[in-house]
Amino acid sequence: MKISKELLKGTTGLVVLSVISEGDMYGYQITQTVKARSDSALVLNEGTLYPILHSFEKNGYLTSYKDGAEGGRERKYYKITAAGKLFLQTHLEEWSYFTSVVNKVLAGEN
Amino acid sequence: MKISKELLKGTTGLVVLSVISEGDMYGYQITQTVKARSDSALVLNEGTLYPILHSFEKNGYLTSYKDGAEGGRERKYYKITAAGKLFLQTHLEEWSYFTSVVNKVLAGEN
DNA sequence: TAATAATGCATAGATAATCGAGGCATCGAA
DNA sequence: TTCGATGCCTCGATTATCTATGCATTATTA
Repeated sequence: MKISKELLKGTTGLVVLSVISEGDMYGYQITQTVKARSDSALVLNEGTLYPILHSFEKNGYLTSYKDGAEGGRERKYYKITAAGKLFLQTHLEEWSYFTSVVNKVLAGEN
Repeated sequence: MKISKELLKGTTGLVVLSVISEGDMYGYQITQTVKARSDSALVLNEGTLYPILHSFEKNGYLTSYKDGAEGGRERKYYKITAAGKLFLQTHLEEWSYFTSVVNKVLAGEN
């Protein structure tokens, strides 16, 4: 199923931080991981992903280091920080609450 | 709980059309209904709501009519059309699919 | 071996949803 | 009579994302 662009807004940072929290990852790897896990429903544009990574690093949620996988080409890995984990935790709860509230409104409940 | 602005993006039109689908409503009533149902977590700014109503009417998802409730002041009521119901149905499914996919990625499942 | 696709990082301008602030009017209550 | 709630609307600013582009390396394949 194709998901409209508007719906994607706001969750990108959450998704990015979440997959990095499971293990250090580099940009391209993040796009592939998200795509695979979502059956290609979620596609991270590079023009969206890289600015997010840079801003997260600037804000102290991520750190980065270069590494060339066994003589392979060099990649830029991102690692989540303690502040990043806290940020992630908070926003996971927010996402959960948000969806429950929207579903409540959509269901017509009071 | 306070919900960040980014998370709100994209669901506003869905929420608006959904509450109108339950019965004709006017703008101010929509904001109050959504606020009440969400325990004040979702607040529709007027600067967001009215342009959405106008664009939905322009696109044929809504029609409007003026009515003054028993001698009271005049209000502008919106009514969902057949096209609007179809649009709503499609986007409800999209919302459901979107949340399930995001949750799948956040859960680290493959 | 030459072309092409995939990998990999990055930026810049355009698009569009939402926000914040304001304008204006009516109505009921203090 | 003043003030808060109701009621509709618009405009400029903000910002997340997109599209397009640039550039380099590696693997495939024709």
